[in-house]
Amino acid sequence: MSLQIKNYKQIISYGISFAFLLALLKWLEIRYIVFQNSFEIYAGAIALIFTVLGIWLALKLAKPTIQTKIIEKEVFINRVDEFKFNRAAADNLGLSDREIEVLQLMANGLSNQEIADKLFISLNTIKTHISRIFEKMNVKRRTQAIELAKNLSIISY
Amino acid sequence: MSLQIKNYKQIISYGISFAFLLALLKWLEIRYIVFQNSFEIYAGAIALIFTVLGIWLALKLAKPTIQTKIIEKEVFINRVDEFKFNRAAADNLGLSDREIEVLQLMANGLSNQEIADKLFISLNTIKTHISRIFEKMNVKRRTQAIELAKNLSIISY
DNA sequence: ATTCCATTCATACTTTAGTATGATTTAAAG
DNA sequence: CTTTAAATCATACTAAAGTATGAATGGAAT
Repeated sequence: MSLQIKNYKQIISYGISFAFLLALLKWLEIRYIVFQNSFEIYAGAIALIFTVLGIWLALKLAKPTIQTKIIEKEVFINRVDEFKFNRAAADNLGLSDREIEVLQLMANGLSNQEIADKLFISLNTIKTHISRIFEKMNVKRRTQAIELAKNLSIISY
Repeated sequence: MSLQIKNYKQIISYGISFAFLLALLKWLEIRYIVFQNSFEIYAGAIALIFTVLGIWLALKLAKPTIQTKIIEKEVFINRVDEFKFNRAAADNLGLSDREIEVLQLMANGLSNQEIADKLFISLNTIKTHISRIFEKMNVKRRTQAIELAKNLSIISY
C-alpha cells in the first residue's frame, strides 16, 4: 500500500501542522499541569491526537481507486460516409463472400447480365447465386434483398 | 469523510495492537532511560508511531475513495430516419407526386402488383408510371432508380 | 375554351428476373 | 480419405418487369 504524494505544498502544510501540534502540546505542558500527576494521560493524548492526524493524513493523501466507466455514446451517421461492414449479420444469414459481392453489385443497379460480365462468370451462375441469396435472406425480390442488406449494413450505400 | 468499518473483529485486533504499543512504550520507559533527559524525544516518538498507526488504520479500514473515470465510447449507428426530402432534386427531374410515391414503394421492395394493390390502381398504370420515372431519371432498371433516388434524397431509406 | 399535364387504363409485346433441378470442381474440414 | 460447402455452369421453365402505343379524364393555367 503506497502513499501517493499529491504535491509538495500539501506536504509542507502538513509538516507545519505537525510542528504546530507539538508546540501546542509543549505550551499546554507549561501552562497547565494536566499531566503533572499522570504522564500516561499526556502520552495517551499525544497518541490519540497523532492517530487522528495519521488517519486524516492518510485519507487526504491516499490515492483514490480509479474506476473506469465506459459510456457508449451513440453517433448517428448519415448513410454513405462511413460504412462499417457488419460481418456478424452476414454470417448470421450464412451469406458467402461471393454472394455478398453479387448483392452489392445488385444494389448498385446492375442487371444479372452486367454482374455476370463484371465477374467473368455466366448469367446462370449469377442466377444461382441470387436464388441462394433470396433463400438465405428470406426475400422474394432483389429490391427486398437490397433493402434488407443495406439496413443490416451488409452492403454499402 | 467517513470511516467505513469492515468488521468488529478487526476493530478489536486494532485495539489490542494499540494497547500493546502503549504497554511496549511503558516497558521501554522502565527498561531504558532513553527519554530520561529529553521528554520531547519520547513524545515525538509516540507522535510518529501513532501517526503511522493512524495512517495504517485509515488505509486498512477506510473505504477506498472511488474516482470514476468516464470514457465515452462512440458507437456508430448507420442511417437515421432523419430524412429531408429533396424537393429541388425531384422537381429538377420533373417527377410528379404520384411518381415519387411509386418510387418510394418500389424502393421498399414491393412488386408492381403490390404497389398497384396498395394504391388501388391497375398494374398497367403502375407500369406506365414506372416507365415515366425511368425516362425522367434516365435509368433502365428499378434498382438504378432506387439507387439514384436515395442518393438524391428523393426517397427515404 | 383550349392547351397542358398528371393520372388513369388497356393491349400486345420483349426482356429480364427468378425457380427448379442436376451436375462438376475444388478447397477445407472431419 | 471422405464428407461438406462454395462456386461454377446448364437446361427448361414461369413470373415479373419493362416497352410501345394509344386513349380517356379532370384540373390548372393561358
